Amino acid sequence: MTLARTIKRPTLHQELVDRIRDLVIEDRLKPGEKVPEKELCEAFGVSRTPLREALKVLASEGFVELQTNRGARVAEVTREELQDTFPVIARLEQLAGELACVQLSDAEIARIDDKHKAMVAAFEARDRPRYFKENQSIHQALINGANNKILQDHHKLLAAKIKRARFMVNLSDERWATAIAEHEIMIAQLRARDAEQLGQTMKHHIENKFRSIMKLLDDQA
Amino acid sequence: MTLARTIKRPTLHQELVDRIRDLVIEDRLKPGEKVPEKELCEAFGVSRTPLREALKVLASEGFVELQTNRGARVAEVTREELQDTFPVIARLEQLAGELACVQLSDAEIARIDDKHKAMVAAFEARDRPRYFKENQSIHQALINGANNKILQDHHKLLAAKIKRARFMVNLSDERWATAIAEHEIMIAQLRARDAEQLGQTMKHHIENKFRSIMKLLDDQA
DNA sequence: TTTTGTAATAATGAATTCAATATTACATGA
DNA sequence: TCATGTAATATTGAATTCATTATTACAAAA
Repeated sequence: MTLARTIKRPTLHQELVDRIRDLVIEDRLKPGEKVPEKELCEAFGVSRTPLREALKVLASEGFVELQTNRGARVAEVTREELQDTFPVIARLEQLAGELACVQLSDAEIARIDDKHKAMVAAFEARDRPRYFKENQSIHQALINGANNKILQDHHKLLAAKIKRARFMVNLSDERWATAIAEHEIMIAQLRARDAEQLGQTMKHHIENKFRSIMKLLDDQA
Repeated sequence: MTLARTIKRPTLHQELVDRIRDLVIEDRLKPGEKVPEKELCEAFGVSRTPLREALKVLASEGFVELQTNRGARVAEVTREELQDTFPVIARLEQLAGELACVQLSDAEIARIDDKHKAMVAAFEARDRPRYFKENQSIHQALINGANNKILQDHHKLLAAKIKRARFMVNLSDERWATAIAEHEIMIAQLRARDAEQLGQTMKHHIENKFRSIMKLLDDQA
C-alpha cells in the first residue's frame, strides 16, 4: 500500500483523521472496503493506538463503519443517505447565503465574483476537474462568509458525503449548464445584497443538483 | 468520584462516549473542568485506551476540548457558540416540521398531541423539569417524524449543546407562556397538515427561544 | 517575603502486549 | 466433489508499558 507518507504534527490521531477521511472522500479507499489496520499503520508509520482512535472519530462522522470484533469498513454512499443529506445541506446553504449576503465585504464579494468567472471559464473549456474545484471554492467562500463556526462544521461533514457521490455519477451537460445559470443568478443577488433571494436560490441550486443526481442513479439501475 | 457504574456492552468506547457525553449535558462535568482520565477510568472500571478513544470522539462532537499534552477539558458553553448554534438548529427544525407534517400518521400525530397535553399540564403545574422533558419529547417526535437519519444525527448534536444552556439561565415565566402558545399553534398546524406553516412556526419558535436566552445572558452581564 | 531554578512527581501520547474473537486452511467423511 | 469439523493463524478490543512533557514542591537567592 502506498497511500500516504509518514507523519509529524501535534497529535497523530488528528492527522490520521484528516488523512484517512481524505482517502475516503477521494475514493482512494473504496466504499465497503475493509480498512486494514495493519497496512494503514505501516503506511503511516504509526502504531495501532492512534490509528484506532482516528477510526472511532471517522465512524462518528460517518465515513467508516465499525463492526465489533470485525474491524472497520469504508461507509457506502447509499441512495438513502444522499436522499437524507441533500435536503439538510440545502437548508444549511440557504442559511449561509442569507448570512453571507449581509456579512461579506464588497472586496470579498469581488473575490467570489473572480472565482465565479474562473468557474465559468472552466465550464467553457469543459474542464470538469477545474470546474469542481472552482465551484467548491465558491460554495466554501459563501459558507465561510456566514461567519458561523457551527454552520461551517456541519456543512463540511455533509459536503464531504455529497462529494463522494461524484464517483457514482457524472455531471450531465444539461445539469452543468443549468448549474452555471443558477450561479449567475446567485452572483447577481449577492452583489445586490438580496439576502432572502440568495438563500432561496442556493437552496434551489442544491435541490436541483439533488434531483439530477437521483435521476442519474435511477437511470443506472 | 461517583459519577457512574461499571460497564458491559459491545464496545467500551461506544458506551463511554454516551456516558461521558451525558455527564457533560447533565452538567455533572462542569464547563472548563479538566477531564481526569485516571478518575474516570476508575469510575467506569476501564483502562485508559477506550476512555481516550471516547474522548477523541467527544472532542470531534465538541463536548470536550483536547489540549496537546495537557489532556481534555469540558467545553464551555459560550455565548458565541449559542449564537452560531440556534440559527442552524432553527433551520433543521423547520425542515423537520415540513417533512414530519406529511409523513406522520394520524395515530402518531395523536400521540404527539398527548405529549402536548402533558406538557401543558406541566406548565400549569409550573413543573419545570417535567416541562423540559415533555417539551423535549415533542421536538424529538417531530424530528423523528421527518424520517431522515442525517437530520436526526445533526439535530441531536446541536440540541445537546443547547440543552447545556439551561444551566446558564432560567426559563422566564414570560417566555414560558409564549412557548406554550407557540406549541399550541404548532399542534394546530400539524393536525391541519400544513407543512409549510408548521415549518415556519417551528423556526420562529426556536428563534424566539434564542432571543430570550440571549437577553437573559445579557442581563446577567 | 517574593522570585527563580531545579528536582520530584504526575499526566499524557503512543507503542506494545495480552486475551478473546474471527478467519483461514485443511483434513475427514459423506 | 462437496460439506463439515477442527486446528492454525490472524485480527481485534482493551490493558499495560514506556518515553516525553507538564506540573508541583521546594530550596536558594534577591
